[in-house]
Amino acid sequence: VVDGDGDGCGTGHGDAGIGIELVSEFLPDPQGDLPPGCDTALDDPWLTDQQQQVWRRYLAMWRMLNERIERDMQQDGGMPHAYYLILAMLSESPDRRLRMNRLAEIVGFSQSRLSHAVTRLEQVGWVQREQAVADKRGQIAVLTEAGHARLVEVAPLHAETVRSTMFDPLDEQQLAAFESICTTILQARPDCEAQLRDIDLQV
Amino acid sequence: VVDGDGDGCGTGHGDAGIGIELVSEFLPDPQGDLPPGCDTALDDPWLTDQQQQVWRRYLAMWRMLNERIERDMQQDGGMPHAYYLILAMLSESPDRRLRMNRLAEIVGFSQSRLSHAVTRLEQVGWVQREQAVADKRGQIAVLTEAGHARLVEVAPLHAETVRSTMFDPLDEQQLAAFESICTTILQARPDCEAQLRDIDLQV
DNA sequence: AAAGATTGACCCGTCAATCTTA
DNA sequence: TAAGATTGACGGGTCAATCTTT
Repeated sequence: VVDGDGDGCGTGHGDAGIGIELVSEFLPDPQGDLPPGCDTALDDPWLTDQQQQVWRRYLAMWRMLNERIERDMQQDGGMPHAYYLILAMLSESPDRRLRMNRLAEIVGFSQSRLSHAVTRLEQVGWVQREQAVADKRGQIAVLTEAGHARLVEVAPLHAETVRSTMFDPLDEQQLAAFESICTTILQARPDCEAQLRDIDLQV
Repeated sequence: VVDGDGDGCGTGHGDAGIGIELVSEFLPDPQGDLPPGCDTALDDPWLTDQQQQVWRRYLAMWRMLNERIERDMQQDGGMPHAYYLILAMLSESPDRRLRMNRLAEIVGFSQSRLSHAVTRLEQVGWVQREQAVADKRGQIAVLTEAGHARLVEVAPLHAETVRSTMFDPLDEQQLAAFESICTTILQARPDCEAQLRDIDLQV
C-alpha cells in the first residue's frame, strides 16, 4: 500500500499513510515494507494522532448511541426517532400545529424529507394536514389526538433511553464540557445559527 | 399547551410535561391549561434542564456533522461515508483483505449491511470477493487496485472535511474532554468492548 | 423569478428468511 | 444446532423535477 503520509513515514500507524488511517481506524499496521527513512515524523498534513483517536471514538459512540435510540424508539414507539421529533415539536407548538417550512427548519429536515415523513404520519393517523389561510402555498401539520396520545406514551421511555445511555455515565464536568463542545462546533458553522437561535429562545 | 414546564412551574420549558420536551426542544410553550398547584417543582423524572439542553445541542451538532460528511464524501468520493470506512479498513489490513465477519465487527455493521455494501462496491470494482480456504463458509473481501486508488484520492479531502468541521473550532482542553466523554459513554456499554478493544490495539 | 410544498426514482439500511458449512 | 453469509422485501432519505402561489 502506498505509503501514505507523505513521507513514507508518518505518524506511527497506517501504512497507507495517505491519511487513510484517518478513519480506517481500529487496525494495527499490516504491511511491513515501510521505507526506512522515517523515525518520528509527526504532524500529518491531515489529522494529528490525537484528533484521529478522538474521531474514531466519536464515530463509535455515535454508532452506539444511534443504534440504541433507533432500536428503542422502534420497539417502544413503532416509529423512527425522526418521527418522534416531529410529533414532539408539534405537541409544544401553539394549537399543536406548525407550518411545514417552519417545522422543517426546527427539526433540521429538508422540506422533501419532512413532506415524506408527514405523509407517513398522516397515514398512521398521528398528524393531519391543513391548508394555510394567509399564504395559499402553505401547508400546516397538525398533531392529532391519537398522535398526542402516542407521544405521551412513548416520551418517558425515550427519556429513559437517552438518560441511561448518554447521561448516567457522565459526571458534572463532563456534562458541562460536552455542551460547550457541541456549541463550539455548531457556532463555527455560519449556516447553523438557526439551530442555536431556536434553542436559545427556549433557554 | 399548557404552560410548559410545568410550572408553569417546572424547570422552565415544556408543557406537555410528560417529558415530551425531552426532545421536542426548541419551542416555547403554547397552551395554557396547567394545573395551578405547581411552583418550583424540579427534577423531572426524566432529564434535568441541563441534560435536555445538552441533548438538543448534541442532536444539532450530530445532524450538522453528518450532513457535511455525507455530502462531501458523496461529492468528492462518489460514495457514502460507510463505504469509505470499508475501503479504509481493507487498505490497512494484511494483503488488503479481510473476512466479512471480521470486517463487519470492525466497522460496526451488521453482516447483512456489509454484504449489501460489498455487493455494491464489487459492482463498482473497488472490492472483490474471495472464498476463504480454511473455513468454506467464509468470504473474504479484497480491496482492488482501483479501490485503493480511489481511496488514496479521497482520503485527504475527507480529512479536510473532518478537521475543519470538527477539530478546528476546538481547543486543546475541549479535544481532551471530548475524548474522555466518548470513551466514558462507550465504556458504560458492556456490549461495546469490541470497539474500545480494537481501538486500543492501535494506540 | 422565488418560496412553499409535493412527487417519483433511486440508494441505503433493517429485518426476517434462507442456504451452506462446521 | 450454530456460524458465516446472502437475499428480497420494505421503509426511510436524498435528489432532481414539478406545480402552485407570491
